[in-house]
Amino acid sequence: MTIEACGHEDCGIRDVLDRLGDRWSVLVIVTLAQKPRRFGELQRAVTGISQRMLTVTTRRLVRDGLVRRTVYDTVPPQVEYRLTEMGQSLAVAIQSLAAWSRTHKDAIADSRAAFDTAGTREALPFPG
Amino acid sequence: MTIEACGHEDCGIRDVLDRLGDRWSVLVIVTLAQKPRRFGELQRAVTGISQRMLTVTTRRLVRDGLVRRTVYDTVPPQVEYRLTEMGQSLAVAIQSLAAWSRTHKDAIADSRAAFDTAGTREALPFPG
DNA sequence: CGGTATCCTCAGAGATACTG
DNA sequence: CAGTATCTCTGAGGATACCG
Repeated sequence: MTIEACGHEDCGIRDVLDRLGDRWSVLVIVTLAQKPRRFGELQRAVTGISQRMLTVTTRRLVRDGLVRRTVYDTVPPQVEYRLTEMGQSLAVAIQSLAAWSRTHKDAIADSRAAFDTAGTREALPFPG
Repeated sequence: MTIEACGHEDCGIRDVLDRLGDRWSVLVIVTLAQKPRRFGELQRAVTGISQRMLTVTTRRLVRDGLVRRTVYDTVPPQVEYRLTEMGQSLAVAIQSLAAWSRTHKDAIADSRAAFDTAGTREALPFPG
């Protein structure tokens, strides 16, 4: 079940999230938002991503029209990835979400700490 | 590897996405953004979610301080979920992303169609 | 350099049955 | 009604090795 079973008018949300939900797409997007990059460059910038996942992720983004892939027929081969205009507009939306995150980061951490230790015992289902 | 290996200054992004990345959190949030709901109500509203996943998802949201869970000691038992203020502010950010999605939905679909059929054959790695 | 191909693992999530 | 307890399975993603 992906989008079909959403049952929401707001369901357009799923379209974004199926894209943003995976581990790497957003990281690649914000990295490319800084400047266009070559494959290896991109892999170094997005720390921890495997070669395979970078290939998979970039291809998805290209397919969705968020990134443009340009091959320069040089030796050695050179491939440049850059955000399309649409990709850039998404990057903006993402940045605002990142801003939200930074703003509420601490509050979330505090909430979790509180949840995991004290008050929970009375307020929530699992006293164990 | 979750947040640690991000290597990004923008890494606050990961904090949001680990939350938004899963299949149901966002759907629950936007549903609760409409109005507070009881458990069963919520399950009917978020079509397709299993009882277990609703429990898991709501608990995560409560833990993060995005949702407040209120138990009314009635017969039969009654539990109300509602967004906290922080949850509401996140809902706003999400809505803007949803708006982006609706705006670019068609463009994405077109891009995919183009990618999956024609031009790709010359422009991209896998001619098969 | 920028990929592809293969194998493998393990968390996320569904189905089902039971409980205070 | 609002959960909890298992059991299972799928597929996203990691590791590794090879290719044009």
